Amino acid sequence: MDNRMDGNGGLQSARCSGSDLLRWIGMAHEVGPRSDQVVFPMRRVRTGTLVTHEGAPFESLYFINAGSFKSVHTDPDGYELVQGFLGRGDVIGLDGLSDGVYGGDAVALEDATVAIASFRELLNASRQVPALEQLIFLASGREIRRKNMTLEVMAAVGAEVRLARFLLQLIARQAEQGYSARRMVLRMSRRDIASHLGIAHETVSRSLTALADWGYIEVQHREIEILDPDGLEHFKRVTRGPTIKPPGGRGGATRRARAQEMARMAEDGHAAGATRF
Amino acid sequence: MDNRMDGNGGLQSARCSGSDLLRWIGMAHEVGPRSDQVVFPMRRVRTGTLVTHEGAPFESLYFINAGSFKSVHTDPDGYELVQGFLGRGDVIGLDGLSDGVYGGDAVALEDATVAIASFRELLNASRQVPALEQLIFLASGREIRRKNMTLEVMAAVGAEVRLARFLLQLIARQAEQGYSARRMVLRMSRRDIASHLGIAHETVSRSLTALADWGYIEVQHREIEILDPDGLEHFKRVTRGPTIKPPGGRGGATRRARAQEMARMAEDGHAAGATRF
DNA sequence: CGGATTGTTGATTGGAGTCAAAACGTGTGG
DNA sequence: CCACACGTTTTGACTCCAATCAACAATCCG
Repeated sequence: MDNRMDGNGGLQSARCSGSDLLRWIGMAHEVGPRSDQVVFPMRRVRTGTLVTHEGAPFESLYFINAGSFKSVHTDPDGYELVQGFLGRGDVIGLDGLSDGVYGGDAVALEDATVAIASFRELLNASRQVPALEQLIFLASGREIRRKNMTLEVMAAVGAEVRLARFLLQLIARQAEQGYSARRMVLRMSRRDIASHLGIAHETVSRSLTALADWGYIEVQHREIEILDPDGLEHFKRVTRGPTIKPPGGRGGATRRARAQEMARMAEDGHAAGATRF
Repeated sequence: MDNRMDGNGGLQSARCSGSDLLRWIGMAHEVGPRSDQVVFPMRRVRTGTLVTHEGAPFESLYFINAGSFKSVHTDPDGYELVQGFLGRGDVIGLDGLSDGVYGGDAVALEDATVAIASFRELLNASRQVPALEQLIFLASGREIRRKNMTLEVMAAVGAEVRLARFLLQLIARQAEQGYSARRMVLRMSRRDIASHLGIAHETVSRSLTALADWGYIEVQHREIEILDPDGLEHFKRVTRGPTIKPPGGRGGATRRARAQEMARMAEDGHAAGATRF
């Protein structure tokens, strides 16, 4: 029922069904005639436009059909923090469930399309279509899980490791949607990434070239190609001292030393991480 | 109906009502005769015991009545990350809503009491008592909001600022529950705090003494007293360069310089932050 | 074509990670 | 109760990574 591209000459109906929402989020198995009957208005969002405004009263959830967003929190002093990046299948506005106010601005990073689901109406509809209730629970759980993954990223010492984890998360999400697991386009600026990772934007730039120099990735502007997925996957695990001591225990290597070591391995024919443990 | 202490000689009934859950989480206004009829088993949890196990199938949500917990994620290499700390009114296990598996171990930091709510039964009950559905939404939203606050903490440059933000968050939550807004007892170890904040545990120790030296707090073992709430509130805003440039613009002061400046002010009679801006 | 934003690179220095060791607290068992 | 082991916390010394300041290139946009 997603008749956004119904081929009738650009007349976009700007509506979608509950079934579409279920499909976008990965609950296609719950689609049925009941969920087909529930309709939601859709909205095209142009780059830079805000879908939710921080502090505005929570009314609706926005289901992303296409495009991507960043969620930005601005504290009272004007400092900005990028709370996360959202794409197809993600839901905007869930933090409003807590106190009835959106917790950040959702800014479109590219032209996008979202379905607008009034929370009240969504709840009403869920009495007829229980899957819609599950939809909210699933989305909430994912949001929490996603935040925890972000914590893992920021917990990493070493900017290169943080960036490696970030890139692997992005590409994994993209791969889940059926796109390439090797090539990607960064929709956000270096500065946005820096804010999200808690590092300086110069460091993002330097770390990208470092990962490229070590042979893990190739960088051109905002296009990234993963050259050595296994090596990068291995490299992202470089952290500070293990809480559970390794049995063999030559734990003396610093993260930098390990990074350089891995870089050397990578130069010797992209073998880094190819070794199974 | 929370008859944990029903005064009949220590016989604890180990049960509570849906109304209790609503009260703990701050939805007392939704309490009614319907929610009284819904009952949940309760469980005492001793220090160090796990309530949820990472990777175990999601079945229940655990509502904390008393005590506190840490949520710990262990990655495949054995590195541990403290995802958060939970106390009265918080809900354990919400991340299981995403993929049906708990995302971390919930470890009791002290003897605690929780209500066990089978998610399936909770949903069934919510058909009779809609407030129970709201309960889950509210808890989810709060969890997301809480994670975003943790991101703010970790985004701070400077270990002392991170710690200041962390302490202010803890004390704010405690004050919400009606306890002191000045004195608190840290239930978790320095190492746990370090893991949560993404810094070395030695740095936690040093930063605590630094905040104490500057007159913001007093530290004795795990007991903390906020000596200068306004000063600490002001100090926590010390961040890196503003994204929105200040009009007067003497933006050259480094965070360390500002920290030392505030320390001097504090020494001159705890005046730091007392000035209104 | 300017102007602004974005991205890259360099030099410098402070801050925090790391290693080390000791003081302190806690719990256990004799 | 003491002795002992173990974990926690603190403090010190050193090194090095990343924030910062600065300059410049590249790109985007009106």
